[in-house]
Amino acid sequence: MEEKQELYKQRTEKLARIGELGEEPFRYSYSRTHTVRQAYERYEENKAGSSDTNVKLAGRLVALRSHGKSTFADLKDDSGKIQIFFGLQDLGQEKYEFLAKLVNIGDFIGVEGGVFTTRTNQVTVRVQNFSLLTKSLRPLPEKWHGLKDIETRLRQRYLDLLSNDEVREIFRKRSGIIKSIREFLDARAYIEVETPMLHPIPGGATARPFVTHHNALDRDLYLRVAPELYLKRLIVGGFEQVYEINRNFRNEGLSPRHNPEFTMLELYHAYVDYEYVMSLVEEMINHVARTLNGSTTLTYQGNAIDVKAPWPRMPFFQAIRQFAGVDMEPISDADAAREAVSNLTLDLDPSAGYGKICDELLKTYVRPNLISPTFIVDYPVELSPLAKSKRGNPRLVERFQPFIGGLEIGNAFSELNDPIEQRRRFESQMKLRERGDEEAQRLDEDFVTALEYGMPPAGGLGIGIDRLVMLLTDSSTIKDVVLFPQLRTVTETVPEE
RNA sequence: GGGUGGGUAGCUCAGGUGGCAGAGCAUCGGCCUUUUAAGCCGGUGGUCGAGGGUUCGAAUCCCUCCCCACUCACCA
Repeated sequence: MEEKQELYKQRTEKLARIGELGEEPFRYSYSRTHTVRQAYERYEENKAGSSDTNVKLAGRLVALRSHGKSTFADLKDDSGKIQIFFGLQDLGQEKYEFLAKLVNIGDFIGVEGGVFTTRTNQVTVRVQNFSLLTKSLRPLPEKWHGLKDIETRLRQRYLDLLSNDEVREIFRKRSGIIKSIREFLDARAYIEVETPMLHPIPGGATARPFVTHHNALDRDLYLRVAPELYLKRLIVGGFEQVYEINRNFRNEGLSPRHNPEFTMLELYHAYVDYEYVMSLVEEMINHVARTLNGSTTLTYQGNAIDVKAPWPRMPFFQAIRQFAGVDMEPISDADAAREAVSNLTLDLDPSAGYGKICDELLKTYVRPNLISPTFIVDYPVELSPLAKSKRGNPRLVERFQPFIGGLEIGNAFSELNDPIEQRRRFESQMKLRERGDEEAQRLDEDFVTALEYGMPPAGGLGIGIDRLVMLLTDSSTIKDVVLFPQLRTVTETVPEE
């Protein structure tokens, strides 16, 4: 089917001719001496001393401008793009013919030659010898407009990466962000750990899990929705500062801010509370922003933002009063809560309880307004079954969420370490489950047992890495910061019998 | 799942009052030894998202379906 395509046929014919000439169209290696960027740097250094700069470069041909007996081309590698010059005189008839007849845009080649500047002052490699490294059998996206079609960009991300430099830049930044987080944490004596992805009981977050099946054990397992309960077991086990940067899976809808698999930093630190963790988040985001941009200021979707510490702390109920105009604090049951929000535009599930209604208010009315970094602190206990009660107010928990640019980028609390209270919280979650709330958390007996052995006081933190990357790369959708985001699968249209 | 917009050559896009399916780039052939979106001349390339219907005739009108984007719902 594919083979019928004209361009593909032409390329495979060239492939055959290359073979007949005794050349290998898919080479094993090429020992380059410089990257493209290094070639430019080297040339600049040598210009003063006027010594020759000879280089061997490897990359993909992204443009060809042939003038008969001479040909200009652009060679692109991971570090940049450089013009190369092929002359009949330099290469000889046979080699030049090979270039003209058998090499295409899209092919990988290795070139060897001296660096010079053309009369239009363009730094160029004068090719003395070249090797075809990989023959490309399909045409590249158009050079000028690039690849625009979003569906192709996401389904064939490699094409997006090779034709849109700014896309590669985002993922380079993503790597830098994660690296700087590790640097920051490693420098503070945290150790990085790995905990299971396959959970017998999904826990640690209020979310619907993916289910899978283990054949040998003949039992269902769940892809983790959060590593939280395992990381806390490590705190029980005597580690005092641990973190994990890894994937979580939640069986929920897609949106500009949600991908079913997403990367989360989770961190636990013994003997500290959420106040300490707040400072840690401020410092960490400052460190990451500085490392990435050299500054704590950034622009997100047209808003100038400064992540410089300290960030304001705003109590949950105060935020709702301020942005939604209702006071939920004196209210404690679902009916009264529903009554209180009746004249707001809020779509509520009929089964929504008090906590859920408060959460909805936060998302709808508060979050979009939190552009400069803000901690919302002290959440209602109903929303947070794993957080420790607020000192002096048992209706609240010591929990905070950092918001920047209207994005919820994390979640943290003083960790609940009272096993008896933890069991009660799980039990009230189980009641929500029985009432049909599929996201309510399940009782993890083994986790409660661990707490019964004693978990030191601890602060815990989760940071949504994808959203942080969105913020730092000014991306409006999570699909722009995930290399291979989830898309609907293309279904083959089967003709009817 | 609902609403809106979209899917035409490998890529970027026109066409759309029903009447031979187009351009630029890519590709192939020819000319051309300093171009850089090189240029000039000539070709190839299409299930117009899929299927069905109306019609003498459908890319265009109607129905069903698929995929994408935005948005609402759901959720982190």
